[in-house]
Amino acid sequence: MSIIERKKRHKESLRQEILDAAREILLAEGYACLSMRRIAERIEYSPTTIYHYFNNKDDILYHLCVETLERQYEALSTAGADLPSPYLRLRAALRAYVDFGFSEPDRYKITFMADLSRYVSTASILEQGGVADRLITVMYQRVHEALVAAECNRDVKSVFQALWAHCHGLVSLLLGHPDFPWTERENLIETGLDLSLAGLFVKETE
Amino acid sequence: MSIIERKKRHKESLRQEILDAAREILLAEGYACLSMRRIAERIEYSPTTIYHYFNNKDDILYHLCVETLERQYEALSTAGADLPSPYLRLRAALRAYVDFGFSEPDRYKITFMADLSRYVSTASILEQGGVADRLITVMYQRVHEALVAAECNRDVKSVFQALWAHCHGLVSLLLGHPDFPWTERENLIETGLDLSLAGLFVKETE
Amino acid sequence: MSIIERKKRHKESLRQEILDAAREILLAEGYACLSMRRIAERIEYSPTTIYHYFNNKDDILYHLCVETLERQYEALSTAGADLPSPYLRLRAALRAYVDFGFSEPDRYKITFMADLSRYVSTASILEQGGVADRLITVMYQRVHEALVAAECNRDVKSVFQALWAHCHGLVSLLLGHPDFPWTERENLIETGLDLSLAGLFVKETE
Amino acid sequence: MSIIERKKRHKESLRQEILDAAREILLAEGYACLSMRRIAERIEYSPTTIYHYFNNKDDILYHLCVETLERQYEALSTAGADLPSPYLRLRAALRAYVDFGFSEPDRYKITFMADLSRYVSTASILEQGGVADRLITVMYQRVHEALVAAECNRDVKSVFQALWAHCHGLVSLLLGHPDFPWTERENLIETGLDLSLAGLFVKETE
DNA sequence: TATGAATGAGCATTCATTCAT
DNA sequence: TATGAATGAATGCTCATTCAT
Repeated sequence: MSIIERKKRHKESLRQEILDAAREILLAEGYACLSMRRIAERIEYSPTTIYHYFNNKDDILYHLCVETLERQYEALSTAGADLPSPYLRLRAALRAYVDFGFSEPDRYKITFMADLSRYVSTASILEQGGVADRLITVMYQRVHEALVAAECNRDVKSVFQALWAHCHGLVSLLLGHPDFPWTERENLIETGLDLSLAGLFVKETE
Repeated sequence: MSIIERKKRHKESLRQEILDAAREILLAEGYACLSMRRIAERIEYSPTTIYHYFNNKDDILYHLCVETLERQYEALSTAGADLPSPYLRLRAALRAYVDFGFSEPDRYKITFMADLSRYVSTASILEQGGVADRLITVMYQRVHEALVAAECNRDVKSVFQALWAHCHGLVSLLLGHPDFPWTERENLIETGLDLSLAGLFVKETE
Repeated sequence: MSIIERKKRHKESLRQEILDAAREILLAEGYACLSMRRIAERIEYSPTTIYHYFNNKDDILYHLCVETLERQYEALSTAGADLPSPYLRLRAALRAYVDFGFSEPDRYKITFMADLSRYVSTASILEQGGVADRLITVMYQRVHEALVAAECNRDVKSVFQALWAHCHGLVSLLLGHPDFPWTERENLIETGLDLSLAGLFVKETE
Repeated sequence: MSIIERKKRHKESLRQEILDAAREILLAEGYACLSMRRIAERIEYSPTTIYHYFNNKDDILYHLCVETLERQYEALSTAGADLPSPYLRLRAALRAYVDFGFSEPDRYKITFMADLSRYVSTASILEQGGVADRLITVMYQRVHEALVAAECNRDVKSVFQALWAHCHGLVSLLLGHPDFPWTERENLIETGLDLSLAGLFVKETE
């Protein structure tokens, strides 16, 4: 029993080591350098061994995405939870989204920017009760609260998606084009959030 | 004379065929599948021939980007130019940006979403007097006008970049994750623009 | 046990086959024709397989050189060791050098005549304790003995290098230009050695 | 008539330009970098044009060899011609041979060290009355004189070939293995010549 | 004479993956 | 479970050369 247990735990740990290695390579050298061989080198096993834990490279990418979403959930769900107003709590969550992107750029890239739709199905990512599902639920709540507080009768879903898009735009544009002459990042992020969120308090435009 | 003319035209057209082929492959199969050989197959010439028209693979990517920017400039610079207010003219330009993305998804993806920063230098794209430069100038003007009209003292550069990011977010998220359960697109776009632009009229947030 | 043994032996032998194939190609068709693909064809394995045995092409060249030096060391270190005079022992070593070149022309060409300096570092060949180092040491001793016996106060190093050059000249010129109307080879070699070695006994020139 | 003449002269000059370009590339970047394309770039004509003047790359190499021999003939035939003794005149010629090798290393390499036997026939190089023939004749004379003066009854042909080999050994070994820890070059050359030539004055060895 | 267009063959190397053990 | 051996396919790119004009 305990031997089986030990083996199982070993199996778990090697599996995690593989994901860690993949992520580290991604972080250190970018997506283009992520190869089975390099993962194998890093974990000091043969490339073949990896295939005992993952079907193929895409499988690893899928689990990397899930892992990213889990970390993102950690970051977002707690961000500013104790702030005094719904507006601030929403803003904190959005800010956390942006910060997450910049603090884990390669994870963000593979999950949200890389065109993995060929390899990773959106459906499997979004399955009910999954981390993406929970993530969206949290954000819905924050948006809902803020809309109520602002007496704004916009559709929660649309507003959430638009705000998400805005945040994604900030992260992805800066990550994707690092050499563009951006204004100071902090300023740009705050301007972006200011503009996005101001809309909640404006009844009519023009 | 006419022979020279014909040859010249052939040369131009083959060059364009190469760009078209590259774009189609990039769109249909992703960057990983874009290779000189595949382009060659598609245009039904030998790989070597491509090198008569472009220095190397990166050169092709560069021209793909420039081509996109030129079309985008066409679309944006004239959009809503005759509208009565600076706000509307700015909004029209942003809307044109988004519409361009959806009407030419392949070109948009390649230029703004694909992670080509390793292959295409931002500097070369942005060189003074180039199309990107002109594009930015046009947008600056529209943003500037709108800020003046709204008596908003925000920095033109920051606002432009934030608005660009918002629009890019909308386009790239929808193009990149087509299977996500988005709200109706028109509604989402307008919501996104509403939110972004409302900020110009709000003096203080919260 | 025996299975492991068999595998190990197979590995050794394939490795040697690769070196043999490389040498044969180099000899038969010149450096320009030595490619991983041709080696692969010759050994009837895929090009990729070669990379399991050698890091890269240069690595193969390096081992080809080392292999030659080992055989040469065998030949030179024992040549005429029991002859009665230092002069004769030195002459025997030089003669063995020349004979080695003619008896293993392919190996000699690769190591001493092919312009591999771009691909094989002299430093790595000469590393202390390596076969080249031992080879030089042996020759130094023979030269030293002979100089002492002849009461010649020339520098050992210079004399060794000059004598080496003379012998190399004989071998390389004859191997490199086989169609030139050379005098009878035995005669030429002996004349060459006579001339070279006579200098040891002449106190002043002219 | 004069038009034909002018054209002919132009043809001659472009032909020479090609050889010059080839030699310069060889000199500046080594044999591996000599390609038709690079020659074409250098003379600012299309690669195709070269084929009007030379059948192929080998043909260029052949003419480069002949050119080298001509320059070598210049250098050797006049070297030390006014020196007072046959010995010194021979020594001067040998020294000139060595110096030529070091002063024009790439020319020397392609002519004497590169394995061009596949592309350039020795026979065509050696044809009677050709420059190689004249070169050999000059050297024979110097060797003959020196042998007579030294009352040495060795065969002229053997001695010439042996001395040539010695000199070639010095040049080729140093050029081919530039990173070897050679003794100071001047010293090595003089030692080499001392040893080689001393033999002429020694009646019996050992 | 000179060229632009085009090509087929070749290069070293890396990749994800399979298979027998 | 883990591996060593092996592979087929692919990569960007350069080459000498041919051909029609």
